[in-house]
Amino acid sequence: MRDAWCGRLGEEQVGEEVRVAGWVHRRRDHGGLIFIDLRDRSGLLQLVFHPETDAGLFALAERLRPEHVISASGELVLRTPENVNPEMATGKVELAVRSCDHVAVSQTPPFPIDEDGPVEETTRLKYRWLDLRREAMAETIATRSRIAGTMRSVLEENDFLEIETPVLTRSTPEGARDFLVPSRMAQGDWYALPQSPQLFKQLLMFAGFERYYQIARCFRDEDLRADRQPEFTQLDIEMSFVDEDDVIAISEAVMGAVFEKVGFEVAPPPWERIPWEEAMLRFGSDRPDRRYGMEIVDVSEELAGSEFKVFQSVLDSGGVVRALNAGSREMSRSELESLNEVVQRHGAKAVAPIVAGEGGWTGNLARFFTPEQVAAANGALGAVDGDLLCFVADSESVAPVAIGALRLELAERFGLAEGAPHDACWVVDFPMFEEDEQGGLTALHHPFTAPVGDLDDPAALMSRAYDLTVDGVEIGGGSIRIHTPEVQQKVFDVIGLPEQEARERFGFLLDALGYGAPPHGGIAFGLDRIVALACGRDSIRDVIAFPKTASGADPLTGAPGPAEPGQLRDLGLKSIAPPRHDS
RNA sequence: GGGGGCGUAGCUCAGUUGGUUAGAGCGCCGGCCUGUCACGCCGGAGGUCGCGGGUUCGAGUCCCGUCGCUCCCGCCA
Repeated sequence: MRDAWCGRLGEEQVGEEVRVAGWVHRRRDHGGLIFIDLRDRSGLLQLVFHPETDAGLFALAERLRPEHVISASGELVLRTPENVNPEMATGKVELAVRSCDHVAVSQTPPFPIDEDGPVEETTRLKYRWLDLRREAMAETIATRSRIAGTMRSVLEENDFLEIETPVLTRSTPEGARDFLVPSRMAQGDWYALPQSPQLFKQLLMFAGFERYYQIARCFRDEDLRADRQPEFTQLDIEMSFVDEDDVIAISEAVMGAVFEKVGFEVAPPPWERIPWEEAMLRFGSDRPDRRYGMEIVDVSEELAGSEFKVFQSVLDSGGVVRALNAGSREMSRSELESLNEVVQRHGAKAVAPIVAGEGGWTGNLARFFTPEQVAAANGALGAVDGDLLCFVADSESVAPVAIGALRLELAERFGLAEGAPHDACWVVDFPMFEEDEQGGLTALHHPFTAPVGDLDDPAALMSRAYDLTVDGVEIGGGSIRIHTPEVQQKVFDVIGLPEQEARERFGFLLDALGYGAPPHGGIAFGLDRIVALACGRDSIRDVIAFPKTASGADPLTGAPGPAEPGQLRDLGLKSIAPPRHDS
């Protein structure tokens, strides 16, 4: 069929007889001369059909249309200097076609394949095999493979073993809803698809493999987002006889190599480690985007005792006032008001904007503050004449997140991240638990994370967890795990898991911990997010070959779809909901 | 579960205050063209304005419902 890649031909092969195969990318028919840009995975090559070569051959060329498949042979010739196309990798040469097989015809594609312009996403997904032919998509899929390959080679070099874990398993709750699969042989019972291989990789440590990794598919039946799919891929790693520094070191080796491989320019590791509390204060997020400043400052003390009742009542009830300096920015009244929506999404009431002026603040809130308060707050914010200051007053849980969202919004509007160098950092020193709505405690990471501190004062416990964040995107997270049954049982107690249920669901883990479990820890990286970051894509759908829409559907296959009545019968199931689709 | 945005030709989009026959670019089809590379020139076809209902003399435009896509909150590493 072929003996050469289109995109790899050049001056070196001039004079050779070559055969190429691929898709008709573009056709330029001059009546007496036809040019075809032929595309294969490697790129494009210009084919020339001369009428004097062969009348039948020329007639064939006239019938070619975009996306037809051909296999063509001829002599690779040098183009004359005035005909060189410098925009094209193979622009110095072309194939003078002597024979050509018309291998397959194509219907007119529903959208252009030869350009990367915008197309309705449903249409792209319905014709995904065509969408994937487009250059930008083909590149991200290739980049994905190179990233996964780099991960594997670094880990193999470091004595890790790739071990597969089950996809049909038992519910291992990390909090998310499970996908369930009915059992035919044990009717009434269900498998769950894994949210992560967490428990299996711990068991592999107990089994003595010491260094494990897996590029694993994970499943979570929750609502989707641009960066969340119902099935997604993790690079899962676990190690024995390690502490935080060991896991972070291998993580930096892997990710450093990945970024270098794909030309994602981030400072080489080691990467800075920021305590969680500091990240929440300065950036209002546990995944700080540090590519720009505009950091958040607590001004509760500076503004305490003011005449501004809104702030004072928040402070009196134990809340905080957080502020950021947006710099010298002109914003209209409606622009400022639109900022309220941003913080309201996160439960805060409003943004209080103030402009720092010569000798005081301006705006209708300025009169509530004494010159001493103004000076103190200006000092904390580094404010100079003309700076726009934004304040958010609320409870200690709401205010940081709300102003953190405001910071991201302002950075987006002002384009602060554009052209800034990429940034990687670790977030460490997480609290072990957080309060849930019922006033109980739930694990911030998961209940297998090793706690630090006094087990009898759970609310004050910290955890041995660490997250890796790049440009404000959390790309990985892990922890040192619990390796004694006593501590594990204690953590189950704290999160209110009744002993019997703990026994039932995690009895095997508690048992296994009693047979000589090594200290161990690990990390999981979100492959989809890493590829998206490396390719500059906003959505992980663009780096997954066959993703789902936001409602969890696949327009190509029609999944999810109905089951045959016989299938349900075999499983001992009855459908209560009427089918949404015809079978 | 909640909120915002979108849905008009194969694709990307325009469509005024509710008013005659719903437009453009690209693509597609036909013709011409021997050095183009987003080839060019001439001509042509192509529409259930997502779907259903309502208001109105009259609806792409207004109202109600519904479906789909998308972003966000909740949820979720």
